[in-house]
Amino acid sequence: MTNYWLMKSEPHVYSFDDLVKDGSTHWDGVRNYQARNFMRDKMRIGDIVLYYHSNTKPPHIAGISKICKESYPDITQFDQKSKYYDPKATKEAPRWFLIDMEPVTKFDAMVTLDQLKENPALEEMLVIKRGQRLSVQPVDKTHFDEVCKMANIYL
DNA sequence: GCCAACGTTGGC
DNA sequence: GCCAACGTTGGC
Repeated sequence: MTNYWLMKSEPHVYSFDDLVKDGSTHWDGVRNYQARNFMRDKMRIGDIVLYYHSNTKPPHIAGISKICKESYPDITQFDQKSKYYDPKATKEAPRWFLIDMEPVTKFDAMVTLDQLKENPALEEMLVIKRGQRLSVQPVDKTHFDEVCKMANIYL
């Protein structure tokens, strides 16, 4: 069965348009255990992702992507030159994992964080909660459907 | 650029 | 295993 997720990216680092241009991407650089666990243990091929742009004005969901490769070690953890290098990780016991995703649909009009907050049906959605910093979050299907409705997208 | 809200680290 | 210090995230 399909799971639904929200994943954050800073658009000046890697935007939804970059993903469209590339066709698919390795979601490297996640260094939070909870986010890693979701990617490593829960994400399956075909899972659907709300692609969220953080640290931009206004913060918003830009489109939908999907998981096209299940978890495997993030090689940047072994690369001393990478800012994601982790000296405690070894190839025998990798610490960080990632997935690959590919674009599905770009929203014609972005769905902003303010719009999400204004929608009573999304009251319980994690991303609108204060202090919620997790960059990989599970999303209820009902919330996912509501966001699609707001974006006039019908998959 | 500020700073609240976290998550991680390391001394004890 | 506690918790202070530190680092990061991300909205504002």
